[in-house]
Amino acid sequence: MRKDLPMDPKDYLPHIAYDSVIVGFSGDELRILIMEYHNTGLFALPGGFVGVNENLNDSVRRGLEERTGLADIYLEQFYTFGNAKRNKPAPMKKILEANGITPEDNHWLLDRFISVAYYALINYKNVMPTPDVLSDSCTWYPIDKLPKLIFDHADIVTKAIETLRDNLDRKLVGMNLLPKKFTMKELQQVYESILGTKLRRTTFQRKMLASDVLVRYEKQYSGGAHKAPFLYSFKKQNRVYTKVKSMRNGFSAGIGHNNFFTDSLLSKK
Amino acid sequence: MRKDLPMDPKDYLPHIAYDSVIVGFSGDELRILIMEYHNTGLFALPGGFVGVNENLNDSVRRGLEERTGLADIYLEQFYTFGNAKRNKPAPMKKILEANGITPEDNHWLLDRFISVAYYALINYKNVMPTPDVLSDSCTWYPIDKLPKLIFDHADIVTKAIETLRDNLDRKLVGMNLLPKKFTMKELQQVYESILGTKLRRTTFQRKMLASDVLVRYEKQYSGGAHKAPFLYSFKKQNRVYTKVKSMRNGFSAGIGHNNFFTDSLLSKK
DNA sequence: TTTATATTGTCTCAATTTGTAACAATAATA
DNA sequence: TATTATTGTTACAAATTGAGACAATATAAA
Repeated sequence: MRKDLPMDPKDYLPHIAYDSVIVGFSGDELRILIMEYHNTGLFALPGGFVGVNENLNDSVRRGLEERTGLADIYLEQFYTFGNAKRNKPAPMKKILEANGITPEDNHWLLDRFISVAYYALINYKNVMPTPDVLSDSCTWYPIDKLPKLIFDHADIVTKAIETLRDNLDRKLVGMNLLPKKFTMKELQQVYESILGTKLRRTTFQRKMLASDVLVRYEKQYSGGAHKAPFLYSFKKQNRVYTKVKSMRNGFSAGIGHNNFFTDSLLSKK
Repeated sequence: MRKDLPMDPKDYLPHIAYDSVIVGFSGDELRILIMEYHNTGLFALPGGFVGVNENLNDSVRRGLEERTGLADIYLEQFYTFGNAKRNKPAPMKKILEANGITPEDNHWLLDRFISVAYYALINYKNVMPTPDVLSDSCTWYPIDKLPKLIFDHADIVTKAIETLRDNLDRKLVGMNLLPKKFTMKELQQVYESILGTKLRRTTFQRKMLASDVLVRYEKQYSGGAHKAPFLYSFKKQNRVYTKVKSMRNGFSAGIGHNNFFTDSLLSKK
């Protein structure tokens, strides 16, 4: 939804939308940004439309910046949802009517839409979500306590988390969910939140340090009644938007214990 | 492109297309199906459009069946290409004119298109590609010897192979590129073709057998001047279209040697 | 028929990585 | 000053992988 309501159908590609699953880490759990449209009781992922002359990825980046005020966010396209019946006209009609628009039955926003879905990773603390003109609120919800969402948005969230988990070791997940400097425990909590399981502390630390992607700083005096942890940051070579080739040498994505690691088969002959 | 040329714009969603990277394994290398449009010298991936009431995935499956004659093909959506300038009107105009259509400048096929890209894995030997009415030929090309392709189709192929490589251990790659029964060597060749490297024979065999996804059959007398290899097939539990959950316990996707395997960190406490 | 050859399947053992627990260091609290 | 929780590191056993050796054997060559 753009702010220049009502939108002119000539400005946007028909039948094409995007939705974004904006993921933040609150210190102990993953949260997702959900919009509530006013006077409707309807909850949805923040989404939008593609300008007629706008690159798809640019339109998503623009929409994200409008909603969160943040630029340079880590964004990843993960799936395009294209079922013919995925969006129903009724909820959209309700949203438009709640905003003083009485759409005719052939209004372009009531048509079928294909939605390209993205997930975004951001440092929760840096963001002050502000609802746009269509929305009452723009709120962080823990992933296991989401309200009922319109259309197939619940499926979109599920697939986003699944993809995030699959990509955990290959993409810049921790880097984008945490502040610049963080403790090893915080990094481990990010991994545990995404995987949904506990990890072994000593092995996690050992392998993270061995993977050579972290820089260690002076200790942090956290105020806890115990030894102070070091602070770490990711090495600069791992840039935002860049798929980490170098991490491919240090990470892998499987879950299990009987592992078939293709990497260990590389012949040296 | 459908066979019912000329296509009625009312039958399809405007601005939305799909393209498919159809991958086959010829015994020693990967090949991709490329169409040549007659009287144009233009080469392209087989693609098509989405019916107004058709699910996106169904339209791709329909198009694939029309081109290869095969149903129940393993299909995976991997990216949606949405740059505003990704398709140029000139080549499309040339294709239409070569088929006796003189499109006006506002013809819907000359508009901007977003393309949802899929890769398909098929057993090369089972397929008899047949060109449709628009095309002169429909030919398997080795991935390193592709002709110059229209639009951004070369990028689409590159991204398809990249995705295939990333998914190698998590998806049903070997199962869908090989015949029902195959030798361990053939399976290894599939892996090597996709990864673009050689793998160690003994370790490959050891881990494949340990992974418990194969069934072994009687030996194959292949005609070679050496010991006959066993034949194998994949266990039935691994169904087409199903992401192999069980393989997650046996496979992982990294490449390298200093591996950070999240799976090995799962806490038992 | 016998020998040679290439490939296959398995095994061995060293090298490396991981699982598990122990332990010292230490910042705040009692 | 003693206590407590957490952190960083180490040690050693267990498991996995790297690298090569070797026997088995289906065909070709002699």
